[in-house]
Amino acid sequence: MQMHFDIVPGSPVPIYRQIVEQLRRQVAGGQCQPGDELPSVRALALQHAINPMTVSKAYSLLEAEGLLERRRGVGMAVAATRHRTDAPTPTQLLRPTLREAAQQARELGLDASTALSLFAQCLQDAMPDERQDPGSPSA
Amino acid sequence: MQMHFDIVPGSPVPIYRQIVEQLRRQVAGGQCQPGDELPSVRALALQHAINPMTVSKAYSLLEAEGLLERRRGVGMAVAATRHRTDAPTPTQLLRPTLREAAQQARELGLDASTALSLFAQCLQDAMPDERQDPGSPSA
Amino acid sequence: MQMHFDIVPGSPVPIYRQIVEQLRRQVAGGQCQPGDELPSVRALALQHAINPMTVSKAYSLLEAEGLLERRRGVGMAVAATRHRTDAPTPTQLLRPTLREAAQQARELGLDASTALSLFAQCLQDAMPDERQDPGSPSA
Amino acid sequence: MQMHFDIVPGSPVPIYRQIVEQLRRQVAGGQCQPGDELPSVRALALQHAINPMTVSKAYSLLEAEGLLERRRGVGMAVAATRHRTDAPTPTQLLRPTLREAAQQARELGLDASTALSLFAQCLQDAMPDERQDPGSPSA
DNA sequence: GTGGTCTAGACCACG
DNA sequence: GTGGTCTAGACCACA
Repeated sequence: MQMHFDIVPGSPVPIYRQIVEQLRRQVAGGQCQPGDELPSVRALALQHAINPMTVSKAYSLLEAEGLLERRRGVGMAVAATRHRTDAPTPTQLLRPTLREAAQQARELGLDASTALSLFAQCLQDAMPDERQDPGSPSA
Repeated sequence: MQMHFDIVPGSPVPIYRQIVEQLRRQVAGGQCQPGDELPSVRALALQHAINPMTVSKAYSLLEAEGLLERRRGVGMAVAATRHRTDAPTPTQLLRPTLREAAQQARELGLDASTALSLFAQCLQDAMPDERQDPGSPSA
Repeated sequence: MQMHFDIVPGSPVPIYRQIVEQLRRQVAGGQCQPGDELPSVRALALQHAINPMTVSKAYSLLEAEGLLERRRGVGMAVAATRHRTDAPTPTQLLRPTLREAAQQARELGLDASTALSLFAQCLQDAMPDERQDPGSPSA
Repeated sequence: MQMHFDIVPGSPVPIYRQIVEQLRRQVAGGQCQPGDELPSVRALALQHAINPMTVSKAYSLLEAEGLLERRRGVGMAVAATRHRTDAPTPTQLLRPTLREAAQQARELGLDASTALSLFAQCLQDAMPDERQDPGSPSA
């Protein structure tokens, strides 16, 4: 599968962190399988018109985390699962964001049902082609 | 109503921004009415053991935004709505966070129903006492 | 074009505000084009012998206003017009000052023609080299 | 003649200063004659819903300046001219404001004729009933 | 009492 | 290199 990253240069979240977190999620969700190769630092940098050092920093963090492994002369690839002792599940990764959203909803005086239906809209927008595919395990 | 702020000193989001965003939401949600007076810079700084300038920075930004107005010699108060060009609704303020969450859910390979039920849990945790009176949950 | 600021340290108008207002006017007047880079915080602070935080405060306000945008690792630049909700015209920015002056003239019992000729003098003093090329008066 | 003040509580210029400067101008322009009595501190404060201390501060400054004199048991009145050695003329008082406006016009890239016609508009708005009354001497 | 401004200096995050 | 954040402390302006 071809690795893909959504990079938003103007975002408040730093670029290297966008890369790190997106890859974490894709691995946790099974979109990336062990052995999948990543685009080279230079290629990714060129593609998104960002600094190669930024890409390199992201890759290094992911390698230190055990999610990526460096293959001499070839590039980076998704590491085998055994290298990662603590593989977070998709729900573990999503929960902090949702907790923050729930807290905001409370401060905004919204009730739960309003917030839920708003989230349902956003989910539809984000997954236009989803049917009832239970492809990934919900921990 | 007595103004209240949840300050998390170690958070990645800067303190002054926590204040700014919480007050934005409280105003949008109607928890703060125009004319409500805010705690003084010094009081809020003492209460949370932070530097007065940090509080002052938050207040100044909110004043520049038109959400607060300075009453010289008295303090700051929530500004009348007419001073604000665009009064965002609670829904408008929550949507970006939920969109981000939906995007993450997609990257994690979670389906919509899983994400929704996870969010429902978070909402219950955030609003422990909500029943059919969403107006003023007494802490 | 090289960005330039006239800073008067002893003025009743605070330094950070001098920067903010001058840049607002230069942008409104087209002296600054979108994409133009600003002097770095440290450089401007050194040049005028003021504290970097003072410059930073001005830049931050202008960014919050949508007039400037941060380019991480590079510096600040004049933002594209679309980032600004309302781009005030030079006339709109000058009118409040002139209204104030007219009000003062009235209180002083001066008639319109006297006030106008006085203003004409001031304009000549302020624009010594203006002829029929209002576009780029070379200093 | 009945003394009148335009007080704008939300203005950036402090209230006491609004009073001081308006009276300076009215005296310089001859709108106030020596002997004219001022409203009492309490009356002015009540009328504009401001703090009596603010009015008092303004009156004290004007007394120190020699523009007002305190009449025991009666109140303040415009002082005789002989108490003021340096009576500024109307044009002297207006020029700083116009110089500032001219400077702003330059920064805005406006040419002199545009600025002048804009000022002419403002003058008309400020003096709706003026004909060709040369009542006050232009120094 | 209120907030505002500025300074000096430290430390961090980003590219 | 860039800007951001926070602190500590001083001094001022306003009501």
